[in-house]
Amino acid sequence: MPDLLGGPKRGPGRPSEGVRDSILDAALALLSESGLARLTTRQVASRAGVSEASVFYHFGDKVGLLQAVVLAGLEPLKQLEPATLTGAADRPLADSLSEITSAMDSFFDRALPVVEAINGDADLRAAFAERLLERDLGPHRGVQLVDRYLTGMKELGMVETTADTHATALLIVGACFLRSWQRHLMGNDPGPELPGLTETAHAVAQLLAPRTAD
Amino acid sequence: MPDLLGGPKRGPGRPSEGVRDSILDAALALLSESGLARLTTRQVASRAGVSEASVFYHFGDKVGLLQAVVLAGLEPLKQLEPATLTGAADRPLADSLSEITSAMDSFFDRALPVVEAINGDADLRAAFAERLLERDLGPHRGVQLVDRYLTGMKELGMVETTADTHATALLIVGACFLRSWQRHLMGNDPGPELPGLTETAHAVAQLLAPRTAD
DNA sequence: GTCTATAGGTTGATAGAC
DNA sequence: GTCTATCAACCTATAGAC
Repeated sequence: MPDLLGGPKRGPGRPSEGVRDSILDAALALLSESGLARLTTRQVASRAGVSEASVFYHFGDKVGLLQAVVLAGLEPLKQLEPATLTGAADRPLADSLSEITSAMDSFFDRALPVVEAINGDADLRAAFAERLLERDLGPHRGVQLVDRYLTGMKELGMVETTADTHATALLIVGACFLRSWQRHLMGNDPGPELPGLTETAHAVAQLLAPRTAD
Repeated sequence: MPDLLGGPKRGPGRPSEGVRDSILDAALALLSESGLARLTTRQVASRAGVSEASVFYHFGDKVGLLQAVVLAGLEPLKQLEPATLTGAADRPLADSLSEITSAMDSFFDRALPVVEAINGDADLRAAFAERLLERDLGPHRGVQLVDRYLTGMKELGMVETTADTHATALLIVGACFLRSWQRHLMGNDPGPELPGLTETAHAVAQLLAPRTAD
């Protein structure tokens, strides 16, 4: 590849393996900022600084490219996996919840652009959904995660024993998701705002507080 | 240029103008089942049983058509407006909440296909968002609605006075939204399920119950 | 592995008859 | 108002040189 003049940033900060990754990055960027409907192999190649033929060489066809992009866009999910989510008895519930909601928030922010773009094509969406299924990914994982955390806190006596942790987990994840989704939809001008993350976390903490000896 | 939403008023009862509506219906259907990326003026015309030229005659260009479709797809929002949401003191909180969540659920189910399709194109999304802004529509409206309901219930003594109704409303709407969104994404094969609507409604009702005299 | 050049098909949009 | 016929532009994908 002839990157003679101050070519592709391949310095210390970008250990990019070459053309293949450039194409992936370009596709990811275009997908996020222009949407699926405007994504053409030509534009991807142009943005990546490579020829269009290279796109087909590396990914077979356009669908192959998009699937690869989706997988790349799914990466941030791994950062949501940590088992560090087990609560501690000496921290206020609201603090832990704030951290959790904050982590989910930034995860959604990164994942939504890709997922929403994929959502524009029925076939791609189906392929994507299948991929999620076989990896056992999807929104339910976030709910599971929070559910497990809440159950742990319940055993520590920091959550009302009669509380439905599973449903509560859905409430929490749903709130984060809706906030992210609205931000994604509204772009620059957020319009009327929804309740903040910390406010919501505190509200949940209060609702979940044990009812013993009020 | 043809008017977008207001009817053509062709004659007293406006029974005519079959073509325009056929086009709108066809576009709406195609958008829902195949996504934006696969929506071509040719397919719309074919499905509507009219010529392609008619599409351009009525809507100017493709963007005009899509904007009209979005407006049409936004219609179901009006069904979520009713002020009948004021709670009664003689009904269990869980029952009212189940009704509310159920209504939101079916609203999202109808609105999501269009909104998600629009989401696939950055320009359309921006135009759509602007439209939402000037009409003061969007997710925050649902939150407002539920918030108002909860506040009413609080005044009736059926909800704990210290509860944050605004944040709680976000939790409820978010849960409904996430459930709908997952269903939309996963299609036929829902995969691992999230907590059900009624279960969630009951959980919220329990969390919100007044703490007096336990 | 990457390029240039191009084939073959689709798209959005227009012109003009009726 | 609706149609048929058509165009120029664009798209995906392939062939072949290097």
